[in-house]
Amino acid sequence: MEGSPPLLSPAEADRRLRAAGVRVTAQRRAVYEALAADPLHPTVEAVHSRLKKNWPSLPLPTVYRIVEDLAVAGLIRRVASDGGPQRLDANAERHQHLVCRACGRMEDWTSAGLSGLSLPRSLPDGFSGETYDIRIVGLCRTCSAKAEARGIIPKRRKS
Amino acid sequence: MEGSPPLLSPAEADRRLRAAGVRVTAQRRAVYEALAADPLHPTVEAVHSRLKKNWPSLPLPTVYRIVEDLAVAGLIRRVASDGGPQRLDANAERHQHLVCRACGRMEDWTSAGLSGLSLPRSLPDGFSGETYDIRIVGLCRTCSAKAEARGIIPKRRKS
DNA sequence: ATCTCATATGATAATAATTATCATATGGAA
DNA sequence: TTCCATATGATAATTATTATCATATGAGAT
Repeated sequence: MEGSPPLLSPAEADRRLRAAGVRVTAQRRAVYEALAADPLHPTVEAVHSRLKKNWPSLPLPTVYRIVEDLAVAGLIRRVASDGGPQRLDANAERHQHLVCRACGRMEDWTSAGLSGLSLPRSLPDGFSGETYDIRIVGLCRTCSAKAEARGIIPKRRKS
Repeated sequence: MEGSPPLLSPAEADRRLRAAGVRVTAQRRAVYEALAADPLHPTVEAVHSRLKKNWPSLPLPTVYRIVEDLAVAGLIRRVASDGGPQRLDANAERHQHLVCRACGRMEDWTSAGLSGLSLPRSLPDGFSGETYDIRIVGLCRTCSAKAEARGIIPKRRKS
């Protein structure tokens, strides 16, 4: 079990929404809270499921729209992944991701060194670099054990 | 215009396919060549379109299957992206990606420093790290110019 | 070179992921 | 409060991907 990731205070979250011209609604707060409570980079579908209990009426397309709104307002981000449904991240701190190439599991991890890495001095073309997105790819504990046992790597994830 | 990325020789490509237990077929060679000829990380759909001329009969689902086979055999990779259709890469050399957060454009770029970066000494849990996946996120020349002109960042990409 | 059979392809259907449409409801400025 | 631009809920449509199955073919054995 890992502690929940640093999330914005309700007041700060509201402030950022308004600053981006996005209205504050109960549904948007609920989606943000569901995301902030899940450190495993849930899919939109997963967020929707989690919300079923308290928001039985909230339809999936609305969750998609709200996710887009929250991303525009900078409350959450879409996490880079190798295809499959988009995965989300409400962790506001600079951090990296550990990605299992066998099962697709992805979790936050922070390296002081990597977090402090400065951008290359010269970039091509007039490209204006703003930040890094660093993933450490390998095998998670579970898949690593399996690979060791079988001498073969497992197949690609399903969800 | 950028030069085409380093690709495997036909003989080496065939060898790797057989080594992975994947039969060598004309279709698989064609898909690999189409991918090797496109440095802009095409989608499966884009590869299919490009092949239409020489392989009018090759159906999209087959391209999907072949892409999976080529990935298993290690001839190509799926590139990390923030949702949307999977994007592919036949560039076998260690390299990084420049990603425009506004239009989604993605291109190869190689930094000697980043390519040589060694993995953190200690990783959590028994996670066995193998490699980095590093993206430099920012604005491409085109979107950078637009943002400067308008004081506002453009909307999300469509393809 | 031919035979054989496991596997690939082509055609098609099905599912999953995401976006669009539109009538009704509501946040928040006046 | 009143009003209106925008959000939601319901639903349909589109896009992305995977499954199924009959036929064709690569490549090891004869």
